Amino acid sequence: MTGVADAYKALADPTRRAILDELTERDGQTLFELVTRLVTVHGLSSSRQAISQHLDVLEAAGLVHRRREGRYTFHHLDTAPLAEIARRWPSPPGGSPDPPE
Amino acid sequence: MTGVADAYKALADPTRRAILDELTERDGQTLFELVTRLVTVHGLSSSRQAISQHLDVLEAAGLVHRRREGRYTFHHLDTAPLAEIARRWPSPPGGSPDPPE
DNA sequence: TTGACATGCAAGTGTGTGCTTGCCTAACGT
DNA sequence: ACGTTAGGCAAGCACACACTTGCATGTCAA
Repeated sequence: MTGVADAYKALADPTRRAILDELTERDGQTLFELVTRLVTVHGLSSSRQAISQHLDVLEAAGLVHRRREGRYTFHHLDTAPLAEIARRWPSPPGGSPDPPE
Repeated sequence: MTGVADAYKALADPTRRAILDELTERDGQTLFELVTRLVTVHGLSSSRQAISQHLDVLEAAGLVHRRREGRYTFHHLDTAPLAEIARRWPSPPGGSPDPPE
């Protein structure tokens, strides 16, 4: 059972958030692509195994789906669980209005 | 500086999410009120100190503001940091309808 | 088949975190 | 003043988690 609670925990780690950012920018990347771009673009220094384990967490949370094809495994983003978070705590009445972008 | 990263970590704990739920339903509660209602309404069994520490985390994340008045400390919800989360990863095509928790 | 490539799997380690325990301070009512 | 109420502070413990290390599996090209 991939509870919604897993999505919250998945977002707790900055590396996993970077992975989501990276998949937002370029969906369907392989593990090696992700590691490479996380290092070069996002300035992280994570090993392949570390990223792989983060992807396990993201998959369990339903935020990432894996698609195996030959010896490659492509990773696809799914932001559906995040919409639930947005709906859960509505904006306060007469609260601070969000700045236009 | 209350980094945005703290908000993500703050949401990782189910008890803290219950606190946010409780403050959404009834804003400005004291510590004892929160403990009582979390036990009776939400079925949790958390001590006063535990809830107090959770409130520390939520305050550091900017999700809760404290207002001292006499011997009472009222807690107020601030969902502004959550809007940032919603904007970060936009929703893809027709989102699947998620069943509530 | 052989070798290189892309990935998966699992045990061990160190740090972080949620919770308890115990005591302390401050504000009210009598 | 005294006791009660509401809350704060800090140390210690047990578990979870992120990461490493090492090896195994599977796929493709030659």
